Amino acid sequence: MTPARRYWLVKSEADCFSWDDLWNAPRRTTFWDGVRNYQARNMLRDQFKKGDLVFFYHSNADPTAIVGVCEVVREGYPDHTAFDPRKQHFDPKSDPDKPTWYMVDLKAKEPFRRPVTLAELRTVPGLERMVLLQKGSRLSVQPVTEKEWQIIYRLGMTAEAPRARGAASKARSR
DNA sequence: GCCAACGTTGGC
DNA sequence: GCCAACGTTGGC
Repeated sequence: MTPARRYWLVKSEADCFSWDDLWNAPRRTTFWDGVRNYQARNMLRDQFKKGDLVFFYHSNADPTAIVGVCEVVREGYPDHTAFDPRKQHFDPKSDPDKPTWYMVDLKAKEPFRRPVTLAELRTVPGLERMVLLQKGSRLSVQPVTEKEWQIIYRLGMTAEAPRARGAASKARSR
């Protein structure tokens, strides 16, 4: 029996590598390099499987939000950018014969119809335990449960964002 | 720009 | 093995 598909979330700084960058990349595919955290590395190396689905999250953005869905198209392999001194994420301690860091290939699959913001996620019942929402959570690669996935996917594919109370009053007061 | 929280490093 | 110092992440 083939194992069940799993769900993930990856973060990217929007002004560094955005959803649009991925969408416009050749074959809408990129290698997800630069992860330099062991917990995240382990997931990329050992648990990401072809066909798994991945939320694409913009951090350091306005607003911070989940903006689309990607698919894993290549499973964990050594992150060669760690071997290149000219690369930003160069790590002299990673040995090509025994690589420290791993990456996967991700392909953009479907943009959300609207960004689902961090602020909104915090208000949604059923997401209380989501890794992204835990205090101090900074993992750039995270597991997402199937339940969480379904809730968030539905929000992303619903055109209208629920009107936040603050936003409504601000719009009126202009 | 600020700062809380986190992970890593290195002295002991 | 402890823990202080440091660098980084990332929301605000």
